[in-house]
Amino acid sequence: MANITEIARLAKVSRSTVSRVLNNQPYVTSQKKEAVLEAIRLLDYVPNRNAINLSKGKTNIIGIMVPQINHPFFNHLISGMGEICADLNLSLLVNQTNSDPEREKISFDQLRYKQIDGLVIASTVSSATELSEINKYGPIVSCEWSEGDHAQVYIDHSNGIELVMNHLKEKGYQSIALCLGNPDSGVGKSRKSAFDKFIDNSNCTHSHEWYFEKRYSFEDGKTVMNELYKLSALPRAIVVGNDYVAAGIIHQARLLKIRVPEDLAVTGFDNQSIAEALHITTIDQPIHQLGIEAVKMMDSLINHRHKVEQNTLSLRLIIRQST
Amino acid sequence: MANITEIARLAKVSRSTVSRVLNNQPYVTSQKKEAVLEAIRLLDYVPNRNAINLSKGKTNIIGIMVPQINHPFFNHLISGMGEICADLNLSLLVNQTNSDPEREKISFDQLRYKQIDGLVIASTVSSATELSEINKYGPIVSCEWSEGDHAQVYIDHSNGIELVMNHLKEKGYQSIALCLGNPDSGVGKSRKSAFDKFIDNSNCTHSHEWYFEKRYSFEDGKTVMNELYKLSALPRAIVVGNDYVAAGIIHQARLLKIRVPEDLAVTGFDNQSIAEALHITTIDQPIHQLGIEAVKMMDSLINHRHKVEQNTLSLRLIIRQST
DNA sequence: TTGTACGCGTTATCAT
DNA sequence: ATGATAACGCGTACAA
Repeated sequence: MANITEIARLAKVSRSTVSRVLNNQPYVTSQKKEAVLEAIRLLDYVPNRNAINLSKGKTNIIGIMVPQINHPFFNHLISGMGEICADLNLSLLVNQTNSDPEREKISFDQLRYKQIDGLVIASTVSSATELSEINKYGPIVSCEWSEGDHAQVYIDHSNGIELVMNHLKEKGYQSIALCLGNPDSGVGKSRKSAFDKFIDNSNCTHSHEWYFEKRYSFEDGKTVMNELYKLSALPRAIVVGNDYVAAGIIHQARLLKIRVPEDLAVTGFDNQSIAEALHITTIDQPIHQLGIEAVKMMDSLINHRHKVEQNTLSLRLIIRQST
Repeated sequence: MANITEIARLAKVSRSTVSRVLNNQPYVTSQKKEAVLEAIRLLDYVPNRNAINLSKGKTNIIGIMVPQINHPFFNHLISGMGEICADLNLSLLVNQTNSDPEREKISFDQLRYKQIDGLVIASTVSSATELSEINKYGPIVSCEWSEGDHAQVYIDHSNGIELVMNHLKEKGYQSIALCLGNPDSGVGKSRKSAFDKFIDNSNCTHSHEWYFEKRYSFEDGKTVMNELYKLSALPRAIVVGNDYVAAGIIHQARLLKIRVPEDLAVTGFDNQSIAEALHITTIDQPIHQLGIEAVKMMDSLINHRHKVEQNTLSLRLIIRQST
């Protein structure tokens, strides 16, 4: 198709002048400017991004690396990034890795090959050493805590337990059970320790019979409720690390004629749509905001407005009818 | 950083030879090849994608335009596309438009500016005329039915009702109720007409009292069940256009001591996670497959292996315990 | 098998 | 204010 040279020829000016018009630069008479614009219209000219990218050494594209696109967390994250990217005139190159190191390498290479100006990492299986190696080629922002000297913005997970516990305490629930997923994950550990710490520092009570772990599904929730039901002493509330498990507990409680929240208060985690459907008090992660902050930080890094930095976001308690 | 020229100098060969090594082309002695590879290692050379793109007139990036990233349908679609893209060595540039024409223009321009080799459209507010205008600049594949001469691959919606109705009939449910969302939408209309057609052509019965519309939420489902309960005659089954509404119906049925499916069979739509959690028979859209087919078609168009074509995908019935 | 020379389309520098 | 010319980094006919 038509390029800048043909425009110049038709408008009887130099390519430099065409470029100036294209980039709204000063020092071009309105007369010539008109001629150029006319030629552009006549030849149906469109600029070639690849040439611009090569010449400027910049693409205005940032990469985002996620294990799965089809997952509520990463989904919200990318969506938030998409919004702010539109505002900042950036494009988003998405790479779904399935946590495969080979697939992660694709994003790293895109950064090295200058196909993207920066890389946002939602979650990675690569080591901190590898990351700092890649970081030499271009800016990296991680959305989960990790070792290394790259920029980071992440959610303060221990904060979530504190929010629900305080809420339950204020509501007057004195005896509290806990139900978690994987107790060995980073999130699981920080939740457990935050719970223990709260119990120690309050007049609320807990019992080892009231602790459940490795519970992930709606079915698991029904089982938990049945197990609780068999105990001699029931807690007044149960803190659950997952909305689906919480939903299962509530479902089964209803069948057992246990009123929620009068007999047993239940809290979930993550504010999934099922929590809204069943009116479950839960914790909302500011994932959308996380995406926005990550892109803002990336934009700063690309344009050297700030040094590498770190940022944490707080969680949000959503009070519904289950407490 | 190091470029091809420096490699050539260090390896004492021409830039062409370096390029040949880089692209695994024949006609280069293993001796010189080694020298080049050594130089590449020494100078920590990485190729520059923008230069390659400019030279080849191709980026190996395809664009995907969606109204929202954070939406189960588009979410699955992008995920499916991501998988096949990795296999085909393509990258995915995602544009979240919020159904704003201005934001849609971004994708169109990316195609015109040769920033992407092709554009997949999940859903658009632009007219068929606009699309065929853009289609001149590069291949377009639409994932929803639309006028125009561009390639299309989409899901056969009327097929969904047929699948559940046949299933209910085979199971022996003779009297069937219907509960839809927006009756004026394209999907709503095709579902209603498919339902009516089935009733006419079978020995199943229906009554106007058993028809509900504009029901979207879990709460709405509970209301529907209460309304059904007041009727003199109850249907043996109810076909519902949304999993959350179906979940609400089942929830309320349990409270009213109506057994599911013994007294009332319930089917949902879309195979959301709540349908799995509550064991609801539902219809699964092959969205993942839709994404894969769209990218395959795009790949064919880019490499001129096929002419512009059209393709429809069938839905899938998932039988669970609610029928 | 290897090297030369030019093209890809644009921006940036430096004269004038 | 305008224009020639050199980058940007790589691919590729064509010649040798």
